[in-house]
Amino acid sequence: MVSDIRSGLEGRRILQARLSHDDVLRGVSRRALLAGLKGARIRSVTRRAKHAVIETDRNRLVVQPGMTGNLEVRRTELPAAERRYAVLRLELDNGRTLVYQDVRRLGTLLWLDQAGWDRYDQAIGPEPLDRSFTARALQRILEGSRAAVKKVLMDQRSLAGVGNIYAQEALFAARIDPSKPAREVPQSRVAPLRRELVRILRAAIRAKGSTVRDYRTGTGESGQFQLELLVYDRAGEPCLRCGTTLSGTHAIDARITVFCHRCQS
DNA sequence: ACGAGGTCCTGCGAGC
DNA sequence: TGCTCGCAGGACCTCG
Repeated sequence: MVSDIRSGLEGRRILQARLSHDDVLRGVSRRALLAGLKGARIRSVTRRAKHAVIETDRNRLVVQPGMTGNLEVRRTELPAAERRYAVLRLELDNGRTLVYQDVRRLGTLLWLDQAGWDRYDQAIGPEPLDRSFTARALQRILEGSRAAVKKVLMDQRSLAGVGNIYAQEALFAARIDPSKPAREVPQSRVAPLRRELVRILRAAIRAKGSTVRDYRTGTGESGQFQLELLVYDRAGEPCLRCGTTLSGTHAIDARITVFCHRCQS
């Protein structure tokens, strides 16, 4: 998402900002956000964890899209059917518009000054795609917790950017039981887990993410990685490795977890 | 330190 | 057909 919009945004000035729902804002008022955005120049657009970070010559706009949010640089008006889902619209000085759409509005928008951003950034764990994310680094994360390994992988404070889908896929690929306490994951499985996490996240980014449900009709592109998911949303279907019926449980953090009780231990 | 459970919001599928 | 109901999702919260 970020790589798609970066070139259309960097260096642009925001002429006008419109917000149609206040309930996505965290820690900033509508008035302050809109006043800050209007007239700001976009310096850079980057990704941190699951968030798009739009740095301006004033504050940073941090977009947490959740599962249903989407950022798009458009040269035309939104189709009428999608207009009601547009949460934030930024008119740029080249005639284009940055649109943040979010059907369910579980996504959030933050407007952070330097100190706020530093605090925010420091509270998030390391990026799995950084060089520094070694098997040893993962080992340290896992051995610090008795919670289920899947929960630890999804906890943004321990590791950045891994959500329900990719945690399940990586644990399946590395043959680890998602409910196993993190500190009990055998050392011999840590390097494979790191490798699979990195492989899956890279592949997902390359495929432009996983479009699991498309809430809107007539949208442009959706991600393609859902075609490569081996366990997610496949409870009751055969394991693609051994044929055993995949199990589905809500027992971990009240989130659906699908795994193969035969392959993953 | 941990699990359990609730909250936000809305589309959708199931059931009547 | 038309209704209600429960569920899904990520981050964050409280409670025990």
